[in-house]
Amino acid sequence: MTVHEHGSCRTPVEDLSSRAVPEATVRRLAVYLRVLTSMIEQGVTTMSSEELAGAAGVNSATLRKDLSYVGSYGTRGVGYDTARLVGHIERLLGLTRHHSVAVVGIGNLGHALANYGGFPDRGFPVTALFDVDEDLIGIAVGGLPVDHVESIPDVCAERQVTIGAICTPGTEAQAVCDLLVAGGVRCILNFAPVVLQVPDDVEVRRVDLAVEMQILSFHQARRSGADEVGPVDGVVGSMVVGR
Amino acid sequence: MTVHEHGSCRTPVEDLSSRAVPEATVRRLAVYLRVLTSMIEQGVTTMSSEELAGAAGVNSATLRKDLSYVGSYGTRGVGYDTARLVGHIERLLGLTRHHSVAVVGIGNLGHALANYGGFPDRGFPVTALFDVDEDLIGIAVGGLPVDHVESIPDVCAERQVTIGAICTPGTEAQAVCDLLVAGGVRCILNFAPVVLQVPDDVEVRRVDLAVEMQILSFHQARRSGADEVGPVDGVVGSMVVGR
DNA sequence: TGATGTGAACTTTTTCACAGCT
DNA sequence: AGCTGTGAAAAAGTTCACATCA
Repeated sequence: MTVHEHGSCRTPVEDLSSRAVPEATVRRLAVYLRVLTSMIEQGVTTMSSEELAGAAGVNSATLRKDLSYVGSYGTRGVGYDTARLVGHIERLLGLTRHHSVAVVGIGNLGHALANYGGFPDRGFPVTALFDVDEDLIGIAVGGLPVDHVESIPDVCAERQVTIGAICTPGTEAQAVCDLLVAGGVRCILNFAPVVLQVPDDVEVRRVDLAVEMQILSFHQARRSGADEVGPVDGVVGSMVVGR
Repeated sequence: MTVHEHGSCRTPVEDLSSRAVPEATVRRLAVYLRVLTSMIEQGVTTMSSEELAGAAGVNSATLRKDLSYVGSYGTRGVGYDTARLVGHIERLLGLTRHHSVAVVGIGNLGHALANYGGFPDRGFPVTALFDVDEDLIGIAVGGLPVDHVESIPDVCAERQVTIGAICTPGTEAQAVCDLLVAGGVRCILNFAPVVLQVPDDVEVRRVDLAVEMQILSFHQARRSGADEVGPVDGVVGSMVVGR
């Protein structure tokens, strides 16, 4: 059992056919995919690195280096064929495989995820819902019945769930995570405010709105000039924010 | 107008009273805060860097260096006073200021956020809701009435909104963002799948579930051994996943 | 003795700048 | 002429290892 979140798969991901792809590059590739598919819808068939980088909000040299991990599929003097590039990025991200998502914890957020049905951007169908609340069991949310948390291992194994989204309170998250892992789930999207302990072969990504807000708060404070006058030493009025 | 997302505030954030705090450190400080407040609830009054780092899922040297930006508030041979540290991290993150959140787009996700009321972890009260749907205007969600998107600038200015959460479809996001900026909002949490263009003094953080899933997909593909046999050159069967 | 705080080494990521195709 | 692909330089972030102090 090791703590294993985000880019914690330390060694740059090695591959047999292509070069190792840096963690930071993987994230951006997903963003390029977004931009590209949206441009294709608008009928754009070719884009230069400068254009694509601008639309994705990154430096064009970074973009070109990122794409070099995918392979050299651009045309000098012209740019990239949008459709072709999409195909190659999808292949590199493993999007040609089948994914199937289980949502655990059908509260506010769980409900929202279940109702997306085909998840933000298709390719990640939600195929199982779980909760502990007896009143919810059997009820259909987004067209799918809610099962009891206890049945996670069986149902996940049976429905070949590859991704588990944990939307429970923090107190339940670790137990739920263990059940998902027992059901063969190796990818976890954790919305609960805790750091999960998982075996080395399980990848966890945490999405924490409070953390995002606090980062925004920090930048706002810096912008509007530090109001705190020098280092404060006594006990602060300490409004405890976290929870 | 510049593209300006996430850590795009390039220069390490400078401050007058303390050292510049690296972007990566800010994110982790928010996580430490999480762990610390939860430990305090359990009655823990002192923690060593090793303990806190373990709970937060980082290397203990990283943790100590992070805390050194906050100031030297540990005791050698003993560790950190949890309550004291919380106070100092909160101050550094600007959490002693008032924040007020506006949620735009009361769909699945917007609903979820509105119902959190005090947002995941208190300190970020939701004080305004907006949508375009006439059927929603005036309806109370989570105890707060929904206003029309058009009134964003006025209402935000009036209620001193500091953070705007954009939960609209991608097509509306940029327009909504412009309205928020017009209303004086300088921090934006963007859940829409687009890269927003904002003035330099506005900080945008994007939360994109599809991107997180695709990163998980990538790691899963790498783990279960690349199935693609060598570099494919011809046009791929290209099942377009993104959208 | 035991844990902090930090300079120095190392790793990863970003950016520059330009050779090399089309 | 224009834009890609990449080696080399710069910057940012992480980890080590140890002096330092309670």
